[in-house]
Amino acid sequence: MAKFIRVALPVPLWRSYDYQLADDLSVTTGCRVIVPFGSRELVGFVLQADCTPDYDVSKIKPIKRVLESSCIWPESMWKLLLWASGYYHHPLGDVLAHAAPVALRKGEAADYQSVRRYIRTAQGEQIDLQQLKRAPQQQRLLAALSRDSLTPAQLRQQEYSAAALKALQDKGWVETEVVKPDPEPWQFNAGDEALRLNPQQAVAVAALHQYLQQTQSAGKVWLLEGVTGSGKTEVYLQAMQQVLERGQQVLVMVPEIGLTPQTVARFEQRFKVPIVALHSGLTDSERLQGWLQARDGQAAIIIGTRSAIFTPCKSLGMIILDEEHDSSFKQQDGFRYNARDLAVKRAYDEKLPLVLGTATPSLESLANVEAGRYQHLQLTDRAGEAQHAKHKIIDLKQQRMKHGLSEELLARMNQHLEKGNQVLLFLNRRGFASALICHECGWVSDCHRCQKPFTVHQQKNLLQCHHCGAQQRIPRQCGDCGSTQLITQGVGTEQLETVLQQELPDYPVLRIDRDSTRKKGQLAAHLTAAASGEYPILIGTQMLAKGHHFPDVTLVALLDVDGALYSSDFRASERLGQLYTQVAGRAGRASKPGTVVLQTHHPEHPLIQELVNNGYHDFARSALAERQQALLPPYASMALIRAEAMVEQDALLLLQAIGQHLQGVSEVVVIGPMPAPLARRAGRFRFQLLLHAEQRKFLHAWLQRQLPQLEKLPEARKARWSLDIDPQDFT
DNA sequence: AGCACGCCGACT
DNA sequence: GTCGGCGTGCTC
Repeated sequence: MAKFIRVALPVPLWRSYDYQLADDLSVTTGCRVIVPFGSRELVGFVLQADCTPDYDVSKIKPIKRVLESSCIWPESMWKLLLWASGYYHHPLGDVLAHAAPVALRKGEAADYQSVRRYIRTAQGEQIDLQQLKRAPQQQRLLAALSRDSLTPAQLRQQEYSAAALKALQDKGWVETEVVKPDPEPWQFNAGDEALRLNPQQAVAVAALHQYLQQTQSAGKVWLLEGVTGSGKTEVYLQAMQQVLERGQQVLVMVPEIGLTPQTVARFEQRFKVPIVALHSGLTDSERLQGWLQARDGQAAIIIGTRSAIFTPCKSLGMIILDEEHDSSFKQQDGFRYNARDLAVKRAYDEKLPLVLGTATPSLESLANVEAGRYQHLQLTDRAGEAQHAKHKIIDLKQQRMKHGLSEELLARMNQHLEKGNQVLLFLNRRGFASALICHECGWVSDCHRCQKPFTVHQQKNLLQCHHCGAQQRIPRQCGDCGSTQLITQGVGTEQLETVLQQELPDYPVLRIDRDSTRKKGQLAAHLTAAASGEYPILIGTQMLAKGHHFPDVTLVALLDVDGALYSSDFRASERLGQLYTQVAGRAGRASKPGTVVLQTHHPEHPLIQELVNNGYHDFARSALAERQQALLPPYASMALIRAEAMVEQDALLLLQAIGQHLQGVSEVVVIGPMPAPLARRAGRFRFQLLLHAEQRKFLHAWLQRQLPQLEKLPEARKARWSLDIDPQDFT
């Protein structure tokens, strides 16, 4: 009697597939199998180890291979992944494939890599070390091997000679063995001493410790709101210590830009425990090793970015998610999950404490605090003598401008520079200028694939499309009327650099943006140069706003923020508030008072006023009140369906068809179809449909019911579509 | 998503 | 005569 199993496959299809299981094989839910699928072979996950097929039994193929006997994830993680597939309405097979390390996705064994070790042979054990008096290198090596075996890496590290090894092997006293490392439990050992806490830090640590001491606990989330320099990391470290002391693991999640060797070093110095850092530089097999060490409890601390939320842990005791407002926790393509939200779910499921840390909380998290779902911990005092920065708005309507710089700003820069201090200018637009236009007829040089203006890169003499990467030489004539009167519009960092070199020739300028840091290691070199004080003037895009400290900077200016004030994206102002506050944190460290300057045409704008006069805290609460008024997230639920096709009509028709299906669902408001913010990308036409519901459950229910049907829509064959739950930005 | 099958244009 | 273009349709 043939047995059938149900398998989830890594394809964007809304169904699972049934296979025959030979009598001599057995599987359980969550283990991997290799199955034939059409003309190829895929790695799938068993959903049901025994099912009744709803498909012509004679057409059901047998599976090729079983890769393991039990689920690769602990049960709690398996359930989280099933839940995530439902919440984000993303096909389960694809969710599972994304959550597994690449090596496992490709069908490799979920096993530790064998290592070579050198050991003494039975014969070698009989040898009296005195015999090797005349070969001191061999003597030293053999003595070491009598204590413990050595790996090739250890051999090199401890400077044993390769010749000595060879000699000992030739005598038959030493041999190589290939072993899989045994899972070894670790022991807690403290490293550097903890820092003294200020009263606010002490309150935060005490609150977390108190929770950890409870014997019966449910999951709990803390929002640790701490201004830049208030010592959030020290709170993390002291809270973690108690978890590690009792032998439990800690998962630390950081934004993409935050996972640097220095971050990892800070944990290594404090705790002498095994740490796994899941960074982008790892090979597939290194990543798998780290994943296994976390799963089997051999790693005490696991540090990683977004995808680390899917790392199984044998005995997890706490999750820390740093810079919780950071948008890199949201995956922007394929399986569009939000690692912060999944961390919250995981913490509740596994009854864990979760600490969300940031200087600028997301409005979602603040709403959760207000609703009493999260506990709020605040650090408002800066450590040491550092003072809070002063703020100044420059009204651009009253100013004469020099290529994006107001005269007042130039004067202020001079004041700071004369005192030997550094000045930092933020401009979120790289290149020389944001457009090339004809002075006579108004023609704009557009990228024909994206229908967006080309960015002018004067140094390279190129026009570049920042959306698709297309480039061409800068034309000398208008593409329409042939006039040679071509002018640029919108100042970029490259132009700003040139202007400053003219206006303030005595002060060297360092520009840090994607163009100046394209090569590997260049960013690190630039950051070192910036911190050294060699360059009094620093120019940077957003990439400079996060986490880098320049002790001599006393003036920080944001040159062009007006775009965010009247953006169609309701989150633009939240991001501006976060950027402004993060940037302000760059000034006024090391006991030098700092000044933050904002250039704007709208000094009277309420959000600007709130931000500058009362700080992020009040700004965020006003913004939250506005969201509540307007019934926007987090006080409503949204989903975005995007379609793209080579033919404009195909994309539009698909979304119109989906919109038709939503007619009669009164709880869901459909906005669109409308052109996506990048209406054309890489030659494809893009449209979007925004779904809005006051309560998430209505949107969820409709999507759950309708998505499998959508796939069958005839219009869906000609256009590619994707779904984004809780979309972050609308670009 | 992939991949095969299928029916029309320029080449060893 | 074939190689190969990407439209269409299916995958247990």
